[in-house]
Amino acid sequence: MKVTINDVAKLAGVSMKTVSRVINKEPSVRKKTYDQVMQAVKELNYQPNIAARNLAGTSSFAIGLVYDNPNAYYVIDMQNGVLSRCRDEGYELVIHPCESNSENMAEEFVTMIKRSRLAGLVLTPPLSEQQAIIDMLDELGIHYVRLLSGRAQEAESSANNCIFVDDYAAAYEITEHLIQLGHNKIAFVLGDEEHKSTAERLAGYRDALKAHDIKQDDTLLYHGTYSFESGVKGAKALLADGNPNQITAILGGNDEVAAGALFAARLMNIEIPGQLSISGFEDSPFSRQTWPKLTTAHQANNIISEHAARLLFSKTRGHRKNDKEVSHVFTPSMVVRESTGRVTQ
Amino acid sequence: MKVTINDVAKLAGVSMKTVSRVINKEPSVRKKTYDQVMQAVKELNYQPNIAARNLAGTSSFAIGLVYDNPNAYYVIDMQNGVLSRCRDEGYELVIHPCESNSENMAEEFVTMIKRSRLAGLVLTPPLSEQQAIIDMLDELGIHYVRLLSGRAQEAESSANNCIFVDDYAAAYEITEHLIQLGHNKIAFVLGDEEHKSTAERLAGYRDALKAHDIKQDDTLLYHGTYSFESGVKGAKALLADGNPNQITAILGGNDEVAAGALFAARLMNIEIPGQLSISGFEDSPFSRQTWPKLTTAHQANNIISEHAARLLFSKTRGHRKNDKEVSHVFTPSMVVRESTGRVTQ
DNA sequence: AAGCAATTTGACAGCGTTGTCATTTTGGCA
DNA sequence: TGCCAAAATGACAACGCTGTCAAATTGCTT
Repeated sequence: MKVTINDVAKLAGVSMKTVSRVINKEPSVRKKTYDQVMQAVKELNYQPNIAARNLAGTSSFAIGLVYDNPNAYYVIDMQNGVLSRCRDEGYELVIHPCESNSENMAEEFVTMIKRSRLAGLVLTPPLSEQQAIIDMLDELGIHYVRLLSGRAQEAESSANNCIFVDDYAAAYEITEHLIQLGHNKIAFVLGDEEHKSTAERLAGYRDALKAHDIKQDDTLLYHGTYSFESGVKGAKALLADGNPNQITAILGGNDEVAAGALFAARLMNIEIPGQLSISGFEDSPFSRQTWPKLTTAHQANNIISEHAARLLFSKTRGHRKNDKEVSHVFTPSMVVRESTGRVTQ
Repeated sequence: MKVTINDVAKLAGVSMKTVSRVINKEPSVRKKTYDQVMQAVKELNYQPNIAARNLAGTSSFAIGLVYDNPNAYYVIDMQNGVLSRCRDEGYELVIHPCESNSENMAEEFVTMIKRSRLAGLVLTPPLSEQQAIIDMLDELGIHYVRLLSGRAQEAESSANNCIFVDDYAAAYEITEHLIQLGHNKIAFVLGDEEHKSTAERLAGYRDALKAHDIKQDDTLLYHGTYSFESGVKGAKALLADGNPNQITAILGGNDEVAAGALFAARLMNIEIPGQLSISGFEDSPFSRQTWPKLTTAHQANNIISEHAARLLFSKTRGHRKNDKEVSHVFTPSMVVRESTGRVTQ
């Protein structure tokens, strides 16, 4: 019933240590030996015991995914991306949702790391942006990869453990798309202030306006959060009193915000996109389930997170030279659907 | 830096084994000794090493959550419920998304269990309903708890490792709600045929109609899946050609389906709830983000899954007699929002 | 105060793997 | 052929905890 490394060793006629070498893809095992061992592994359907490996080895066979994000679609995508890499590598994934502003977060964090002796961590925003956390991890000597909002040039000068999503470029593109449709009163319902993505997206928006000589008007900015409710509130606020600013388009901080704006527009009997264009950000399944479907910027979270895991593993394990360079910047690309249209007057 | 059980033992002036007893809440430790040990644990901020516990102990300190469900909200709720229990108990959670109809699912399944030596499993539908899986687990001697769709009376006669959600009752209630609003041409866009919840919800719907002497009409049934797209298709099919059946209400198999139906209605310029009532099922955040907001049946997935974990632990560990009875049936309760209204003609 | 069962504690050997370091084998070269 | 460095393999002791079983302590009872 229970097959140990010892059984395999006996069957293959080698020592346990050699089997261990094969399992761990260590170099300096003769091809012939390797084959013998693999043969035995298959024959016995041997599965290495993770607990024993964790205990005996220097680093454990588990990585953690840390997030503080209410967006279920985002989280699931992240999980699945990391998970698929973990399966390939024979690692376990320990998920760690948390609240970044809670008192004992840091403590819980350390508890988890100590308990599981994690080989590394994938940090998602906004936690990946908190210097205090980064410092703590450095101090503890924990490997980690950060998912961050940032631009291509930033990526080059950055430490080698970051994955960037170029929100700036994406926001620029979306804004330009709206401008090309004839909009010049474009409002923006921003996400959480403390998220770097909020600043990046705002910067992209601003620069696009500037590039097209459209005057900036901060009364068109609504400072909200990355939530549906915030989208509703923001749109209501912006369009209140008969839309004094003559807004013709609203950029949502993300798809949920955009959906919220859509909801508000409906309440106010505003036609989308006839009277008002709305765009999202992220391309979560969400954006295909609103009416009308959202124009948005596609961000492949599952692929991004898979890359993050890949990068983490490349630092963690035997530093195999073949997968040397891992790409570090992802730029969301625009998806035009039905929520944006040419401006009419 | 690294605190072991041995350090604690020394500080507390007892043996390692005694510390172990305290950590594991085993009985027969004198109060005084217990306090001493706990004191030392705190002082050193000792965290038991999971890998070592797993390796040395009979059962491991990790449970698995298995799901095959495209609904992100559902999955996240499940995870969080189970996770909160795991944290309390000092267990790890291994998440295992899978595809129940894939070839090598069973194999992957076993691999995972062997690798991690899981203490137990929480199975969600539709996997929890597959006899082949149950048999396999029984054979392997794995503890598990099943989340199932079923009625109160069923729960009593069932094995002691199931948590039931009374979809029948919920569907009955929703249907009755619609009937009381004057509807008698109530269509139903059903979920996946192989999910037991689909049959249960249909039965509830049927019995409610019967109880109110409304004739059953199977042309009002659309056999779909639990997806948004299915809701769109279903509603389109049901209402095609000028709504020959004079449908005044549509029951969605779940919230996504209902949202899809809503979407289709909008495409067809049908007013909700003026010309058509639509109801959902599950009360995912989703149902508050459609327009209009969905009437639905609230199903507290995070609480349900927490109970499942609780039940699993009660079978796994020291069978503490104090948390003897765990409730086994959850009945979703209706939440009336804006997508259902009185019938008008 | 002695005797005894019940309770509490401890010593020690594993759990299944990997790290260390010693030993054997290999293949190239004189 | 013999020698030697390099490559491949193996023996054995950890890793940090728990299970087993034996020893010590407790608190009754007589």
